[in-house]
Amino acid sequence: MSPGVTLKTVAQAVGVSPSTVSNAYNKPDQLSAALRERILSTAQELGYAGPDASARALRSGKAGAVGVLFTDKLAYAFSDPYAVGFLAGLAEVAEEFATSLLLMPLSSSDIQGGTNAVQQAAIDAAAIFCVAGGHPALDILRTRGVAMVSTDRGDHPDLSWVAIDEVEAAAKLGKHLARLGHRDIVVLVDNAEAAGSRAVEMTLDEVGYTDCELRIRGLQKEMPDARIRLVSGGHNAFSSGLIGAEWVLDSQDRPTAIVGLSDVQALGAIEAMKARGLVPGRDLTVAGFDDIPQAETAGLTTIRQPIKDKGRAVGRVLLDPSVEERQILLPTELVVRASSGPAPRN
Amino acid sequence: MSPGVTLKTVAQAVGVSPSTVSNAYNKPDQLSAALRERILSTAQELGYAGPDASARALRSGKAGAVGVLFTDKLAYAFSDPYAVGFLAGLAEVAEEFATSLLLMPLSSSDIQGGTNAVQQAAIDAAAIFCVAGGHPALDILRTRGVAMVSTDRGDHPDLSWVAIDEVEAAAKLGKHLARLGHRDIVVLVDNAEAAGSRAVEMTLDEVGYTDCELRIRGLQKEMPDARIRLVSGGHNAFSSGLIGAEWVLDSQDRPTAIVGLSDVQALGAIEAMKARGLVPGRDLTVAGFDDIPQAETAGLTTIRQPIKDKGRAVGRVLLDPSVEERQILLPTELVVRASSGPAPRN
DNA sequence: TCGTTTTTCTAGAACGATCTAGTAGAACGA
DNA sequence: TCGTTCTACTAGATCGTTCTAGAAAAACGA
Repeated sequence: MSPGVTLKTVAQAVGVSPSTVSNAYNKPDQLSAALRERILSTAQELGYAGPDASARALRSGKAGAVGVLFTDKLAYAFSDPYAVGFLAGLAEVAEEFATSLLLMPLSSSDIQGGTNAVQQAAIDAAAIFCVAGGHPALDILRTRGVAMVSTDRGDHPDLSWVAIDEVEAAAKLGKHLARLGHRDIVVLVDNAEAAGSRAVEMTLDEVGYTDCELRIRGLQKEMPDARIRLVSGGHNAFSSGLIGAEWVLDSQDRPTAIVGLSDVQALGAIEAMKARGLVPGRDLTVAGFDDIPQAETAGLTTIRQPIKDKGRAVGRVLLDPSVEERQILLPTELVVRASSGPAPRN
Repeated sequence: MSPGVTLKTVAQAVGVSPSTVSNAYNKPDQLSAALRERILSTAQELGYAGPDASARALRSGKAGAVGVLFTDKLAYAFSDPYAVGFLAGLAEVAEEFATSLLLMPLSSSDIQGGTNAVQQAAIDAAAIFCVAGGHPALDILRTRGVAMVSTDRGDHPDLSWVAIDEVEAAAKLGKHLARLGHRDIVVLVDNAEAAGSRAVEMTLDEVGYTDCELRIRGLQKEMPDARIRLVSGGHNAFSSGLIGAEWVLDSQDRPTAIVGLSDVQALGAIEAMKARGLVPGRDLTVAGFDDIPQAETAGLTTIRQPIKDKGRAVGRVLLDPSVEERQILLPTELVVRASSGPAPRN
């Protein structure tokens, strides 16, 4: 932009008041079409690219952007098609409301730096994507007064969220596995702490994410007398599932079923099986969560949740004033595919 | 935030001037530690969450955010680990400079709506990720005077970019294939237009993206007498590669090699081969571009480009004033793996 | 002890738009 | 012709900061 070309400059050039130029951009029906045309064309001549975003944001109190809060490193967050699907749904609604998305990754290690972005960002609202309820960043946002919608159900009744019934969803899978006769399963869980390429066995208390914990409880509910072990190969990712499953498969004490708390992890487990000449559903049952597109290709039994709808719903609750609901529960569905089969008798 | 709590409110409560409160947040060495402490604590009591982002942006002329421009739908953009890697590198640098990333997807169909976000967004600079040179959104940004760095080399000498030598990179692969005796190849190309699940054959003129075109030219350069056909299964994605390759493999006229212009497409091709009992590198050669993490797992021959470095470099050019270069060429490397082998003689 | 530098703080003007309230003139109905 | 409504436009305050200059007080050097 030619330096220093503002609304005022244009107004003077045309010979009208700044308000009128502003209206030419924002309220076309407030002035005659002829004048509007004249204003817009002189604006173009002067190299004026429309009202300044910061000034508009300040005066009108609308930033024109919503923040998206992530736990973990960005690369991990996006390596899961689940996150991508969510974002796509959210972006769809955001676009509809002429709003942009502000990425706000929270590196768990560097809280200071991470929360900094949270303090500085000019946003009207924020989508909280799989961030634990007690995270300090949430307090900052609350103090700042930005509306928040989480993808996890909170305990407080005045919290906004769009989520699924994690326990019920996992219970469906648990029932399915129980019917197939499985009584010895390993659950692959996300664990940001466990760095490196080694698998570790965990206890339920060590599981950091609420939704993971709820899913495990859901499984336990329908499989009360099964042995359920928790194993993590690291962050939520294909490679972690691979690592975790390798460790399980190479151990002396193989389960009859492996459940990934996300499809990407389950797919990693399938990969590990294939590398060992094992057939999912026959030699060992594998199941996942989310039903990402690749799950169908791989024939993975999983719990489907409407990923994109979740993003869309979060967007609507955040941006659409006509949406009254603050708490939306989305349906889930057990999708049985080839990767699950009866437990071998022995 | 308690409504109406501003710098001024805090200043009055403490009994100092607004400037001093501002300094407490931004220039700690401009006031005594004791006073700063007093200001910060009363601010907390009053529920003041720090300087308003919009006001700060207006006054200081810095938005504290850079835009990231995408062609295509967001979901497609992120389904490629290449995009994710780029973004991760960019985010790394952005975090270093306390800057956030503003996602600005451009739906190719709805230019009006898409460019709208481009006009509204409060950003200091923009990363142009795989957007064709002539896109209207770029003109808008230019008029607005925001600095831009593209991931494609432009023709104008005053353009900023961080890129690879596409022709040279593709030529390396072409040479490799030529040496292996391949003279009949199919290139899987990205094609936003081709919707649905059917593969189409294309001409070089129909290829929309500059980088794709350059890669094809690079292949042709080293394989002057080979038959090179272009096939697209849709957007740049695993599924498109799958669809395109299925069509090719099921046709009467199989090539001896399939080249995906991105690894995700090449991986789709491998999937299609496996489903038909074909072994990559033995029955048919498959090669890709980018060297995403999965390429190694799959044993895919590909052209490696430093994905994350690209994001980092774009970030530096955008944000680090001490970086002088405006045009950075990154190195590429041919990575030979099991998926490429000699062409069968006949 | 007196000027000079340094530290610490302040007054008041921007930044570039939008909003509220209101005015001048045209159009209208009787 | 007169009062009323509507249309088209404007003046001036305001959003919440940060910045530029500068002033008062404290510290310093000789």
